[in-house]
Amino acid sequence: MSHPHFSTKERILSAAEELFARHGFAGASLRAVTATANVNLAAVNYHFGSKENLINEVFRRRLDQLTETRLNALKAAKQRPDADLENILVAFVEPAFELTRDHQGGAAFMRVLARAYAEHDQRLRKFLSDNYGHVLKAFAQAIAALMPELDKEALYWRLDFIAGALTYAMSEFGMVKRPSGRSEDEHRRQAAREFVRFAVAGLRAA
Amino acid sequence: MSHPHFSTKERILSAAEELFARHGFAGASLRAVTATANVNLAAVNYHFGSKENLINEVFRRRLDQLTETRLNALKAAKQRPDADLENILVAFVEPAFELTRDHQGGAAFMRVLARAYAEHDQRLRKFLSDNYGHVLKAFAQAIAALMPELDKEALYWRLDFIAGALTYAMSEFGMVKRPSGRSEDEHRRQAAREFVRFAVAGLRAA
DNA sequence: GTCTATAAGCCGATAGAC
DNA sequence: GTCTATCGGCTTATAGAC
Repeated sequence: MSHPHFSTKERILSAAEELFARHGFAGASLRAVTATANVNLAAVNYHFGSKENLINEVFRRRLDQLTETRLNALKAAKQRPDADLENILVAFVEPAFELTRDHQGGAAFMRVLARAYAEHDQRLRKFLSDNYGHVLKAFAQAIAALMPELDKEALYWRLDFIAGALTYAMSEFGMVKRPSGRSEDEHRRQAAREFVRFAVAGLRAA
Repeated sequence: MSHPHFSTKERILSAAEELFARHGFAGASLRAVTATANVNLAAVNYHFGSKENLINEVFRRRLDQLTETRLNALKAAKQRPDADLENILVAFVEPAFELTRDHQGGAAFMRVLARAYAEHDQRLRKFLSDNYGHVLKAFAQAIAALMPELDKEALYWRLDFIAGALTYAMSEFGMVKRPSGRSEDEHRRQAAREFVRFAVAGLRAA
């Protein structure tokens, strides 16, 4: 074993995450995954049953934690007496940028998420909507409560645009070279700040 | 032949477009493509040489025309003495929405484009940037000229967000059910209008 | 839990007849 | 330009030894 601290299962998940990000779900074979993870080919079926289920578990591992962080941040933001749009958006956006900090696959996961977004595969979408749809709903409600004058249809258009912008921005993140002379952490903070400013302005469009 | 009006080459392109949109580049096999197009398997290699080149040609067929329409619209917008941000964005956005009008694959193509966006494949990106990079550059310059007070870095962030939002919005377009009692055309116009309003506000963020 | 070996089938690409 | 047939290689998944 080349990574004695991680179980076979975890190493398969990490290798799958990295390869799905790079080559897509269909483009990354289980053979490539198990070779990268330094485990036997049969291990993936033993631990996950099938490739489709492995894909689901790649999402579950990160989204469970991301979801919890986001909902906690949303709750905290709503409790502030002066809560505004920016607070709500920060609660949604910052945990995602934060995920790209650990150098153990968070950035790769964001690219996987962008792939899932582009995939219109019904089974994958059902899995994501069944398990994580309530998070988007909670944020949409919090934003709607702060913008009672905006009609529902316009709000949904704008939330859709914001979701698309964030997904693609996050998936590019870490792949484009940052301006030299700036730390990776400062670059990340800057990106989150720019994004929230952009999204707030878009939501408030005349 | 089931579509006597279209050449074998065109039918392969249309089938590939549809299947790439649905299953991705790796997920759609040449066998599936040729079966859908009702042509022989060997025809794809005869006409396109390889799968990779077929992918490129799927892009070329639509982007050559989209590019021309956009650049003409940009030129017309810039010539107006009262040209503003909205005019420029309309010149970029409307031709894309317009492409989803014909029921011959334009909407599918937009989903293919979203896939390409999510793919970070170097060869595909090089092909797109070599052949169509100048269009984005022309629009970026036109916008920059109208926003001299905005620093370059902030501008690039915002253009990136807008590109992501548009890509995603276009790829969802035609897949989500529109409000009943509204014509498809009206729905499309509404979407373009909402998008431009959102993007202009985002660009002008304080 | 991890391994080897293999089943059963799909893949892209091509050779060569018509 | 279109066809059949096929090559060599890859795929997911599993059976069964250890």
